[in-house]
Amino acid sequence: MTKQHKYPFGKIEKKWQKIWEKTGLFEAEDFSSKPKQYILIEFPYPSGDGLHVGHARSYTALDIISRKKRMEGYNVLYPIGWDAFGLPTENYAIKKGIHPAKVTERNIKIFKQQLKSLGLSFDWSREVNTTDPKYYKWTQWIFLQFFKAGLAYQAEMPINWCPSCKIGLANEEVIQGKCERCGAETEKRQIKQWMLRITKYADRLIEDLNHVDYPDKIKTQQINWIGRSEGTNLKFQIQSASWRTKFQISVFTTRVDTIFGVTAVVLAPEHSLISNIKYQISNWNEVEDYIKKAKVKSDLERAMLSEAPTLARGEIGGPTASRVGQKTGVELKGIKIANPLNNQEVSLWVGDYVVATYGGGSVMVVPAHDQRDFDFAQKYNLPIIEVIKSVSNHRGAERGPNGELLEAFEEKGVLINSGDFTGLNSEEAIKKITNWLAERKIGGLQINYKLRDWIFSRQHYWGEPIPIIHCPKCGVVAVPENDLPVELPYVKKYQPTGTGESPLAQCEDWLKVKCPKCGGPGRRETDTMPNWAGSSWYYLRYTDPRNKHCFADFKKLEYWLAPARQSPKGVGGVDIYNGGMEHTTLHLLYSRFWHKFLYDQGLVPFDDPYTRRHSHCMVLGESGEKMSKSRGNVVNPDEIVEKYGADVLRIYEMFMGPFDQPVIWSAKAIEGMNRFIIRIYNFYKNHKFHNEADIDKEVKTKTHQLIKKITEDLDGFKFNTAMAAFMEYFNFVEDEAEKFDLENAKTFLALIAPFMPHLAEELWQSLRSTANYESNTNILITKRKKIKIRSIFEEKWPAYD
RNA sequence: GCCGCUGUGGUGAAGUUGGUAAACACGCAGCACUCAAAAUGCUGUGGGUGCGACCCCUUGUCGGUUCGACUCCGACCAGCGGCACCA
Repeated sequence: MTKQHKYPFGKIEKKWQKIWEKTGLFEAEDFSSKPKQYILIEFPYPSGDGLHVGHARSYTALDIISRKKRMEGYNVLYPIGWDAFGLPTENYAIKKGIHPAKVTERNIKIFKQQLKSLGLSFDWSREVNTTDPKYYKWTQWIFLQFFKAGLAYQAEMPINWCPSCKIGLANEEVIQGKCERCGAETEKRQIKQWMLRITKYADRLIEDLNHVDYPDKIKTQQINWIGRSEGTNLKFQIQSASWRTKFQISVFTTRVDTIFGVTAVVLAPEHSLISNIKYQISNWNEVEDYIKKAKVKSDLERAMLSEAPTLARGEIGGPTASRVGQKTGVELKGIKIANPLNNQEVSLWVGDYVVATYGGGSVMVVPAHDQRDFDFAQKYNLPIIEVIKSVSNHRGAERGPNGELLEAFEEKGVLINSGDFTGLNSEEAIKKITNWLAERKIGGLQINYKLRDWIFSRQHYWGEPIPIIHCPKCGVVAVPENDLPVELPYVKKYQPTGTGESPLAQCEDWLKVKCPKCGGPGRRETDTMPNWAGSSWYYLRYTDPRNKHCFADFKKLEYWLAPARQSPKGVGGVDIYNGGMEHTTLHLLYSRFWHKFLYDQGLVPFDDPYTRRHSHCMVLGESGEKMSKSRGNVVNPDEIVEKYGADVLRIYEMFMGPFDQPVIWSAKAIEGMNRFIIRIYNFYKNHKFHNEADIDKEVKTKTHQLIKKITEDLDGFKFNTAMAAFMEYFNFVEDEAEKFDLENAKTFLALIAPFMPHLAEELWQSLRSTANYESNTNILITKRKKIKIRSIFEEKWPAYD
């Protein structure tokens, strides 16, 4: 019977964490001659809930990659910092009466201690914090570059307003049309906001996805979000029997080939033209009433109304009218407009199904060839004119007994009833009609995007102040760069004001400032930035976190963001970036935008920030539901570390399931990983390793198969199967213990080291007496004695034959 | 509605240039150790009949290609995620 050692994980783990830190083993070196590798996790928001096992999972995965890369001879940068501005902290501060800065400081302290207990090989010397004035000075500075380039501007924008809290809410704070805090239904309010012109980069944000290595899922999500669509814009002249104006209505369509089928034009309720022509509208009262109601309608209501009406089932092959919902509208009576192609008179309407911020907020209605238009026409008895015929082998639209359409025919085909254009196919017709319009200067090619400019203002306290001064004489003036940072004043009242303004508006001393241009009395901008600001460029700061003269030295950026050897098409950037899918159309898109802007300004050397993106998934509670305090199913990583040690937590989180799929926590399954680690520990403590390599071919073969498996699995982020391979191998080792020699024992430790760093380092060092060490590179000086350490992480990653 | 993903034992899951389905782990059952329990070790464990070798069935459903399909093709069903009146 072999002796059962107690596995003193607490002692071992603390010991090595301390030694690694003191020797600076994981600190990255600028301009090292080794090839660089920049590995990044999305820096955490230090919430009051503390670290989640989900954080631990993704950070461990990238830690494994980082440690392996170091063993492969790379100069690895694996940094950490804090994304600490934002609402959860502000809300907590208001609730508990503790200043957000204090809350943040405390939370960071807790997070830091938790992260350190996991044995993650972060380079702590490069720690950044978005709420540190030394950091947000540069967030503000970058904002000013946007401002100077004309990409930051102010505009009246509808925001979400909570009538109960009397506060403006960000979209993230509105859950299904209701206020996140009090549950009241939100309304829209027009407020002057700072905007960033992300739409200017829409094409490049799509185009450049071709050069980066992101999962297709992320690429398509970004492409769909940006929503590029090519079409034609054209103008309808307003006319009526008694009166003619210079007003025109611009509409956007992707199907200008159906132009001869237009029977109405519908404007969004917010369309500015309506009030301009109100004296010509004979039913103005009715129209005004409709517009008012539409404005009060919350997003929730609009969404509800657009839900498909439930149809009686069983009508197989019947018209699929369930695609569209109820549409309402009011005709602007007394106004007639003309189809520019044939001067046919059509009616003008207002309807809240028309999106105000897209395509000019107006739509031409072609009932025969668009299902939404068909529904609208049916409801209000608009004429339906067919102008597209399906080509022979296509099935046409469903028809009633008299040949009337029962649904729209949306496919392309051949034009009929279309004047000179009759007989053309849709593709040709689109080109020719667009040209025809362009020649007469009443239309032309147009590209539209679903992407809107980024609303960059928040009326909250806990964010970076926008570095702008309002002067009655000079208007909007940038804070001079020498005066940065504009520090967030330490105020007592950071509660919302109730007026819709930021709490900073109450801060009289801070507000009053001389205009930098004329020296007259000015007033500071009181809006702060959204919490996406600081995270849009933090990966740049890690390359040079203490720089006082610029956000990062260009040479350092060049070194750390250089195209790595395996990077596709020589694109530079962070080599591996891991994060959540939920940031695909927010953080990930925002930071790509900022980076491209900085590239255009000549401030960064490459035009996309991340070469390769990986995404993790959620760690769910035992019930398969999301972990939450209210469900009481939250697993605290501290408890796991205390009970089993960090290495057990690490390998369990890797073994749970595929890295990019959601996984369910199991308190039972973790026991298996605990057994595995104890088995390894005991085996190495008890076994007499002989030093006769190659004595057994079978073990050697298995070892090399294992090296290959682990190396390849790590390249493919397949941590779960790597873990299975370790266990399979070790089961064999235990069965054939006498054949397991020193050489193979060392190789096994090297392979498990990235996964179980503390255990591997401990066992490695205890094998030292039998191993031949060359030079010792790190010298740790303690009070008692000098310890010469050559860490297992300075060993070479095994190569397979 | 559109886009994307997923579907394999009691559970988490392996396995895809098409070649012994269920590796690895959890759980469960039996045995050993123990006065007993825990821990540990050994054995078994997809389903069905059987003491047993064996035999039959099995990767959401139906069909196709193939000597051979979890894997490829088509249709459908269910679940998850994102977008959603974008003209």
